[in-house]
Amino acid sequence: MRTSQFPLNTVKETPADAEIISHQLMIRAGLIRKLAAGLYNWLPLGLRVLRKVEQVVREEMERAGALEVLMPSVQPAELWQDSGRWDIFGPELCRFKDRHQRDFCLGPTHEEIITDLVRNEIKSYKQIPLTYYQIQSKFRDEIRPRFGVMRAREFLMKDAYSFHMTQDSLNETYETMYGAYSRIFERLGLEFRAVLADTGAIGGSLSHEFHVLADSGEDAIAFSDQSDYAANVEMAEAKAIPVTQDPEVPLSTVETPGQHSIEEVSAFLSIPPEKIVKTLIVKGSAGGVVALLLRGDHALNPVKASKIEAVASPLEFASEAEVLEAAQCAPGSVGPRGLEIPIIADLSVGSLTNFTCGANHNGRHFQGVNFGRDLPLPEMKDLRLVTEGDVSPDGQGSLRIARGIEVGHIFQLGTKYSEAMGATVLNEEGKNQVLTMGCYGIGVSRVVAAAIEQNHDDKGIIWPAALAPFEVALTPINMATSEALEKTATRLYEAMKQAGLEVLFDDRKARPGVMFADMELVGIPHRIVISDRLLETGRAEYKGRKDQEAIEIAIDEVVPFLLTRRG
RNA sequence: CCGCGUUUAGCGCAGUCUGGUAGCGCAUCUGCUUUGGGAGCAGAGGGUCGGGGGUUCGAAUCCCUCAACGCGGACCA
Repeated sequence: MRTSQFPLNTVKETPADAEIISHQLMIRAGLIRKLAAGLYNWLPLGLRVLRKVEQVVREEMERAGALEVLMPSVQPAELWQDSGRWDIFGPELCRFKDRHQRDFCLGPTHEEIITDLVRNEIKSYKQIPLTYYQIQSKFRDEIRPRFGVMRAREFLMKDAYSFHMTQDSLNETYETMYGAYSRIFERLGLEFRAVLADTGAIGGSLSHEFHVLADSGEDAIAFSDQSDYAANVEMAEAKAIPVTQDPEVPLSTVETPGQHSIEEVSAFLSIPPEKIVKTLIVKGSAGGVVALLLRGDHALNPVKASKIEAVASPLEFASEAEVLEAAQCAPGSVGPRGLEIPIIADLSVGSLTNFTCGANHNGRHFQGVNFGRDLPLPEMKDLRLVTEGDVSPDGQGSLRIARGIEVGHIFQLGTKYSEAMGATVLNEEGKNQVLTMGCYGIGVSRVVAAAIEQNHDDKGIIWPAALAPFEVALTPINMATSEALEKTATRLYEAMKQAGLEVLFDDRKARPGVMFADMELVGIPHRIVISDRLLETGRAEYKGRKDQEAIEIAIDEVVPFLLTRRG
């Protein structure tokens, strides 16, 4: 491609509304343009990158035995009413009526459609197991789209759905998909982790998220420094902390006027936060309130808390009035001793001795508190968010916390949709049997942004080989004034194309600085410079996008050299 | 959805407080010059000042209203 026929649309200035680096660079490099909040045009350069992702995804889906289909992005309401999700989905489901006043929506996902397709087309166990996939635009009317295509309202997604007669068969395909996903992100050159995920409201038994590691990621993930264990922090199990056997000290009461938060009490009494018990009052599942105890330096994990039977789901904190009623004091002075509501303690609280806690009296705390002696040992559960340095749940190594961008999610759906929508086939006994399902998503457009978050410098994007819109930038200097140079450049350009290299030939009448800056911003992995000066020695200059220094090579060696360098 | 903020040329912004009919930088186009890291000179084009209503002799500027966009929160494969 020649730049005279493939405009680059780069911009020097950083757009005011782009916060994260990938968004800024995608605008500046001319990959995307915003149409409205959460809606983007993909320019030719950006689309080439998107297609690269699609290509890798398609190849690996085919290898995994999945078959490509294409389903409409507009979907009839009846199917969503079938599954029950028409009423459950909130305003992020974009609904509208057609000219006949029939209800439709823009598909945020395609479980209903694929289940309908399969229940109509697949009649026999002999056609099972079966996996369909598609690459299609989704629309979710996000409350607050942000970060460019990272969290857009319309985005491109690969979604796959598998259908099975048995759980074993589902497990097998799930494993295959897990492997396919790992291959995809490896081939794309991304540093990623597969992590155990919360199955959440969707249900099902097993779920993994695939995260690209990046500081700007919206999710926190925990992983062991010595084993394969990795989980979303919401899911990561916190182990009990061994008992420290200090000799018991007597219980005492201390005045702490105006000291409410753990930090305040800690500073006021000169006690480390890990020796203070934090008492949180939350709403109970059967009305009333429940007290949750945590070590002062630990944070509550709302996902774990809301899974406890006695605690209301979703988790909701008690109002100040409810706290006053339960403890006769304000939230900053609540403690478990003498509290007459259900109490659940985090595992790490149970091993504390001589701790400090609120005395259920405004401006007053207890010190030297011990379970067994001063109050009964409460029911204990895993309640807290894991922190850096915690023991890994598998017992191997300690946990580290990193931020990640969720680019893929696989989970075992079970019979949630097939049951609700009557997706059955005849089994070997000639009886109707409900299909078991799995589903597997990849945020294709999000992968592009995630790749940039992980691969950039102050000059611009540094594409991994598999994603680069072009492999080579051919930049002749002052070609307009040198016929000899133009001849050589054209010859090289044709030779590169012959060799199957994707080359962007900068034939603009631009100054060298402009060409270099553009090619670096756009992130093309390899650059070949030729000039009259170099021509005299029969050499060209090569520089990789990540290289500090350029090297000179014979012009005749350029194509073979590039072929050895390509990823 | 709540709170705060923004909206003036393709992009980034000034002008608004104190009303007098719009400006800067970049980008674009033309010409000259220059040519190994986003050049220089000269010239040109481009704006219903987010929409509507009001006050005023006169509104980008003051008032009312609607909208879009952004940030924080809550929410969310």
